[in-house]
Amino acid sequence: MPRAGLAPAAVVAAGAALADEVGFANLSMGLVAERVGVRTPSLYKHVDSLEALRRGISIQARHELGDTLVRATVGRSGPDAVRAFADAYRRWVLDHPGRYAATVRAPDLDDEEDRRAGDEALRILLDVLAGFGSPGADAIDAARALRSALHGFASLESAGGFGLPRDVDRSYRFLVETLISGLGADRAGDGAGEA
Amino acid sequence: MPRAGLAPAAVVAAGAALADEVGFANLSMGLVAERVGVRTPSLYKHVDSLEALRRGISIQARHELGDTLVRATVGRSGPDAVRAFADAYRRWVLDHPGRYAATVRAPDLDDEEDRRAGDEALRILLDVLAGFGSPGADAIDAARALRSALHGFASLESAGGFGLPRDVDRSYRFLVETLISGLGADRAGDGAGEA
DNA sequence: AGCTTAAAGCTAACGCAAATAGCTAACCGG
DNA sequence: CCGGTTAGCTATTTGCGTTAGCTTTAAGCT
Repeated sequence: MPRAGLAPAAVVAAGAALADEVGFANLSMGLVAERVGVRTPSLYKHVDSLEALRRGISIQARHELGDTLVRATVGRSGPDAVRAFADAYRRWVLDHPGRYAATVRAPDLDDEEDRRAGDEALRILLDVLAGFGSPGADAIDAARALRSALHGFASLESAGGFGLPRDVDRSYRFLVETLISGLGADRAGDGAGEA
Repeated sequence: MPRAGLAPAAVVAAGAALADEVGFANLSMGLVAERVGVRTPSLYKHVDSLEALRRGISIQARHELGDTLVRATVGRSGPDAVRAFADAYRRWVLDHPGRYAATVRAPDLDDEEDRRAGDEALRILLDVLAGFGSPGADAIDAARALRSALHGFASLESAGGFGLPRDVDRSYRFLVETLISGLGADRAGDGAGEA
């Protein structure tokens, strides 16, 4: 029997591709094995378990998303950077639904690499928002607001949550502009800003 | 052997309670059976399958969330209604993480009841936003924006996605006020408003 | 080249959860 | 009191994750 010449990274990559096709939750060792041309138990020579494979996909996906976001926003600033960030974010999620589902899993706090991959997108976001004029607003709050909104929209859209025929692109643009407008406004004294 | 006096609704209710404890994804027929004091195969006299049980939990949870939101917002309007809606939403999600995960599943488009339960929250949201002065903004866009933001925040928080020690309540208030402020602003000509 | 050895692949088998089959006993209408 | 319906049971099947243990490949050393 000829060897497949497999490596852990190849298994993770195949798993990520498969997750985009069948859904992250439907990933199974059998499917991955078939995809890489090997019998199921052979996979255990490269990954410890299905759980470990999922974690590997999650970490890889977060890096890919991070790279995409950096590339999309480099050289831009202010509202323009936010728009570019938002567009790249949504595009990537739609193109990689399985990988995206993987990124959402709560990082294992005991796993250094896992935690760092999770912080990556947040750091990029803070850079994008740096110098964005929102008086009295903490940068962390702004980053969380933007991340929540984009994540919420993307995950609802990806899950088919928008039933109505209203144009979804348009709704997304509305969301992004609403946030940009809201982040730019001075709302001193509303109880969330200041101090 | 004495009978347990079970009914489909009781099984679904037990499943929902269990989902909040162990997570919607970790729900199993065995756990539910143990909870209601019956052997696993007996459950199939009341629900067709695990998948059907999940759907039942999902529908019930959506109704519960809808009721909660209606009760929280009745008698209020404008920004005040939005705040009440947002607070009730987050509170419910934190109190019922398993049920909330169930509500996020994409409704089965072939199932009338499932689809209607999914529309319920949206209708409430449209009522809350009715008459909210956002010139040039389509109500559907505004509803999607708010829903995305709240869902995104709640699901990230519920999944433990906010690693940093920054106060989460504060970030939530910031998000809600940002949206209210953004929705109230006139942004004619930004490409998303103005029909 | 030939020998040794780590590891990549295989088949076989186990454990667990979902689901089905078929039996038994409890309640409900007469 | 009696017959039918049905909730519950045990036993069994199927499918997937995982482990055990064997075989063969390929790489490294002399």
